[in-house]
Amino acid sequence: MFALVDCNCFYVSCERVFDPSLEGKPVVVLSNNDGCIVARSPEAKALGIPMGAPYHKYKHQLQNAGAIALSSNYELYGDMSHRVYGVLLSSVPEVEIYSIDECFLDLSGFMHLGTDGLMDFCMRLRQKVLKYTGIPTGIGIAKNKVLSKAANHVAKQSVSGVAELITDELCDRVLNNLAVEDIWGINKRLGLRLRSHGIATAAQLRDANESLVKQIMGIVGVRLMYELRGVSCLPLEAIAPPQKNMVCSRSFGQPVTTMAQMHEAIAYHAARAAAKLRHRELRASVLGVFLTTNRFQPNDLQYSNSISVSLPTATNSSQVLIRYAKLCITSIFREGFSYKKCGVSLNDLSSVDAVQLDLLSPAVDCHDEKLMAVIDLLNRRYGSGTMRFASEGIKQEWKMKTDMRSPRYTTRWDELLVVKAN
DNA sequence: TCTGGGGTCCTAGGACCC
DNA sequence: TCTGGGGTCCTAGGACCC
Repeated sequence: MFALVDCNCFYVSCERVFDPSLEGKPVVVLSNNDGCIVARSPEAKALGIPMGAPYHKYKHQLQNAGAIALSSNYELYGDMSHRVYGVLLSSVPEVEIYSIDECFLDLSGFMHLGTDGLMDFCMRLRQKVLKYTGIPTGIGIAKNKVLSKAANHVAKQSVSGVAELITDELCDRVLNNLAVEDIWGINKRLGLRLRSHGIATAAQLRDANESLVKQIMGIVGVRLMYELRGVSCLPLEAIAPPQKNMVCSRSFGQPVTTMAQMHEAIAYHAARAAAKLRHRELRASVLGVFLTTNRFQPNDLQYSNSISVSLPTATNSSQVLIRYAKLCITSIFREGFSYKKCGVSLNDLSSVDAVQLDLLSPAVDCHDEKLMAVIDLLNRRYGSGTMRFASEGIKQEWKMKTDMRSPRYTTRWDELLVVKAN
């Protein structure tokens, strides 16, 4: 038995914990560069603001409605996510953290409670999370992951915030009313293809012909179909599988046209990627870079390209990764374009304690490792960016703007919430 | 004017091996 | 004249998730 816990409009909820004046008002949280709307309060959803929409298209409508738009504050959201999962782990031993705001619980150890008992348990769990963190959640209970996602769908519309899809009759009723695009793993595109074959609801996919489903969606679709039938095909992954790839990229705050600026930006991303590798105790054996112009400006000259190289030895050294990233970007940079974005990707990641050395390549540079450790320590203690490489640039004019970000209340001493008492 | 960032998995096809 | 069968590995592209 599984439960899916999903934080309600998570980023907005995080903001509301520290600024209760946002309660009851339409609030949206924006993506990096204040580009897209990535979280909406129920009041904002009621205004008809779609998920993922470009902010500039709805800016006026939001302003007229007295809505509040905030830049994203990932440091705060990440920390709040940690706190929510801490509460859940204190009550349920097997938890799979699926994303920043969603996790699966393995409830197989609680079956003796019965359906009503499971509902009661989850309602109390929900109350506990709310009390300890201030974050409201919805919980869906069912026999497998796909059905618990569907149950969560129902939970969000219920008063209690908890719903189960355990009994067959209930399951049948809900799946008959669940559009095929609302199933976990089916997007608009696949939804359209399924609909063209007469499959429009979750119940119809559940009852569809297996070879037809395989033909349309491949093995992924067949697994989905079995999950809808109540068979569990997707196991709970309490231990996260090792990460395989990593990307660090950003749109520019203003267009980049010169090689010098591009070098700065790519060095910055490479350094960020390297620090992320070290934090996760990983090394990379392949480095890639990419750059692109603004595809939303069809009148501009368009160009995008990417390239990747195998590194002589797997590494997480900022110096080494910056050097290769700059070499790579030089080889694909073309004059005469207005660039919108660039980034670094690292592939073939491996754990730091399992690096295959090359007989003919230089050994891991211990001097470099000590230097990186000092840089990481300083940046952790005094804030990221305290110590960085000169090649990342000083002014960094290409950097994006985040003008509407709330304070990082829980992770920075100088941004702690101030409470004034009479 | 302004359109995110970071991931995963699967598949088909090509290159290559014996 | 007749031109196999059975593999593996890699990569690009497509699909999805939050």
